Amino acid sequence: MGSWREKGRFPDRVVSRFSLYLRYLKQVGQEGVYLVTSSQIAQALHLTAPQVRRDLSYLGQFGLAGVGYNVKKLASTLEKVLGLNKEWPVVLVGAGNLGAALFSYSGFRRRGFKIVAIFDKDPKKAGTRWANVAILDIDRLPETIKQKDVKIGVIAVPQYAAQEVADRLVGSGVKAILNFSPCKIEVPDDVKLQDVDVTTELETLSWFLSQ
Amino acid sequence: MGSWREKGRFPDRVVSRFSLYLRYLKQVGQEGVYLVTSSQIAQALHLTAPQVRRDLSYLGQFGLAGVGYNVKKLASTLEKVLGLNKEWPVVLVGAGNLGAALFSYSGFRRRGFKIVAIFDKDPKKAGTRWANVAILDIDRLPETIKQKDVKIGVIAVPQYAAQEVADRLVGSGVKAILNFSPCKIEVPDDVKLQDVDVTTELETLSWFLSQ
DNA sequence: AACTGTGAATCTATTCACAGCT
DNA sequence: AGCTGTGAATAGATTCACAGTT
Repeated sequence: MGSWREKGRFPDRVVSRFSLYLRYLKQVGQEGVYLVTSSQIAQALHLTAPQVRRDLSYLGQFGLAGVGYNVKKLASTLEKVLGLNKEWPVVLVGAGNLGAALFSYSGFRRRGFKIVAIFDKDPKKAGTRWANVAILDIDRLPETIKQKDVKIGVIAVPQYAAQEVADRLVGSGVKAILNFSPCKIEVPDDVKLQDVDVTTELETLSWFLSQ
Repeated sequence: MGSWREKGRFPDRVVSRFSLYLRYLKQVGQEGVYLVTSSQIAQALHLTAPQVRRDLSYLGQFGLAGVGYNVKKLASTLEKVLGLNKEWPVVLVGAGNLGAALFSYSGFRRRGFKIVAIFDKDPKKAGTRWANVAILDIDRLPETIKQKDVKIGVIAVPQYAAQEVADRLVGSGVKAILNFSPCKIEVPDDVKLQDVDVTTELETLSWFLSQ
């Protein structure tokens, strides 16, 4: 069991709920709320109160028995645990519609993820800019990644190009990849891969409707 | 326990793997492969062979012992189970960058999801078209949904508008929602909600890198 | 009085291991 | 000989229930 406290290694499931908790806490914090209970959090996020308490207990003893959790304190702990107390430079590969959507999504920036360069292999796009971020030819990936010490790459290219892009990202030192293309890509064990698979989500809906 | 066979109610986890299996089978099928084993599937999708067999056994007896699974037959069964043997009309709400990305994503169409109308509340967009699909004012949601018997809605609007859009979709008869906005929305129990939460995925990466 | 933190219980998912089929 | 299908075993996640704290 439990070397998670020391090593900071919680299950992925718990980590993604941490992210939801943090979002909720920031929201209510902005509304001036000082304390929240596990049941309030649970209700807002469609979870159960014991689950919220169990999750938060991974962080140590935080709550005030009989009272609840201090919103600001809990939020700042979650930020630290999630590594959001710093800015993460991110490279975005693929300057199509999806790339544009991700680039323009302000939540990215607000949470400390800063797209420092965009890559595309279309020569017509390379050399232009979105806002003040340059779109570069994919061949310039390694230098940028090394120069800006980028650890996170986002893949927003068509399926057939995804594996090659992943290889280049990994080869240049990226350690975490968010993949939007609908295929399994191979990465070494020390690289964290997160897939966003829209087709699968839709097919789950289709299955549900077919019951 | 086990009325899943009769009722077609497998766990969500299994269903989303069904979707991955189907994608894999279509791919190798196109390459002319006739038979696959559970370990081949497992390897391609980063799963284990017993898990693949267990999942597929939910569908009944399919494999040929000593040989493997018939690619075409298994694929067509999965299609039926997932409800992909028909075309699903879908409405897309939000004609911003994300909406454009989703609209232009061909995988959508290829798998039987057809966007029949796009809605936006920007009067400058309403009245125009993308390809041959009309962008309409959000007020025309109910008539379109009823007329075309739409059961699936995709929410690609900013956070602040998401709940209202969901309410309108549900109110017009939509029974399944794919939500891209980074907030929890409330829907009745008989409506299936699937969230795509990019921020949470990114924050999981950030957590991983902070270990 | 109200809520946290957590052992114990339960429920769910995955893996093992092998009988049975081709 | 090789692979499926599945009971039994294990691992993992969630919930219960309550002692302990403010």
